[in-house]
Amino acid sequence: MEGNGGRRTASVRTEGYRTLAEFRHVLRRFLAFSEAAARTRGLTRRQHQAILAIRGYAEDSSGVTVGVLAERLLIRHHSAVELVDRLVKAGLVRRMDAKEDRRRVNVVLTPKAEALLVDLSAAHLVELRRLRPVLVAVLEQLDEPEPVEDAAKKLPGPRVDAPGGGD
Amino acid sequence: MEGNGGRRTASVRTEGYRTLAEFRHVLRRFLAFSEAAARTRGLTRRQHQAILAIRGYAEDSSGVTVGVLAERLLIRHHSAVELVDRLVKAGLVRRMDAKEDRRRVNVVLTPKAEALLVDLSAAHLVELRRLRPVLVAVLEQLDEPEPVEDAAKKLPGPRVDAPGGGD
DNA sequence: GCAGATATATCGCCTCACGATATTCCGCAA
DNA sequence: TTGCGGAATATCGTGAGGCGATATATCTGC
Repeated sequence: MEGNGGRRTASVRTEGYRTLAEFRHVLRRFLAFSEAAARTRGLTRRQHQAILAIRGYAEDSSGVTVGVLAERLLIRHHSAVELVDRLVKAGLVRRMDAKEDRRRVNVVLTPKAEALLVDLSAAHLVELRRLRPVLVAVLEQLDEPEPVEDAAKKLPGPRVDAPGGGD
Repeated sequence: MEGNGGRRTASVRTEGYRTLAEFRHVLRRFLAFSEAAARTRGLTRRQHQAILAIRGYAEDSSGVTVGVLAERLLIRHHSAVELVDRLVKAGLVRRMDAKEDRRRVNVVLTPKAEALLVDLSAAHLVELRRLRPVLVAVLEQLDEPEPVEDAAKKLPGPRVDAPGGGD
């Protein structure tokens, strides 16, 4: 696709690789932070994402169905089932049979999950604000593929990098 | 931390959850796209990330060591070893003993990986440019936690959403 | 040559996702 | 009422991918 005729592809390659690699690196930094933040509180990254999605998208306090959760997390419904299994085992959610349609199961947060989420969200908001300028800088390189100064290294503030070792 | 004294935390919560959930959702959209793009070409998301990192950070054509790869991917070195194992089995990289230090192993891309990377990078650059305004919009909500219009739904262009089913 | 550091590899375990399949329940038709 | 298709949830087996603990080989300093 994109038959732009010329030999331009070759030059795009080298710069584009760098930009893409940098972008992925910044993403991994955020995900590593998130992983570490979750682990120090006794849950996995996926479990955190799940309770965040439930809290962020539940209309009232009746929670969301397994299907809706799968939809928001962009995973298959049976993958969501297994995730909910682990969440229940971790004491983070309860299954509540919906009365209007007994095929459905509403997943609701426990007080424990609510409390953890307050803590985790505050930490994530701080980290996101910290990471934002770096992220924006990398995204801007998509237009001008100029040589990169490894923007990910110019982060202000304290490092919160450790992937899994921080436990 | 952030002892702002008041009962402000409660209001930050509801808006912040939404913003965080939206941000994660956009990230997952990108990762789902990446996953699908990789899978249609016969490799996993991690394998793609790995060869991108190798290509993006190798000084010359001698590749990078397992340790450097682990560092860039923010994983443990022995996790990188296993990743390289799978990459070798998939015919994407070769192991090359470094002559100056025989503990080290240089991981170099095969022509197959190079070719796949050209294709994948082009697709990812397009997708990233498409996703950028949404990402920037969500990041801006970090300052003004105003009600969100579900910015992720205002994407221009064609949807390339399907996680694993789009094969 | 030996001790400690460094780089890679191996082992067992866990999370997480998938496809294929099963089960239960709803809605609708005959 | 019964019967059938579709929807929602659950179960099973498999594989990627990550970790900690540990092993092995190699380099470096003494």
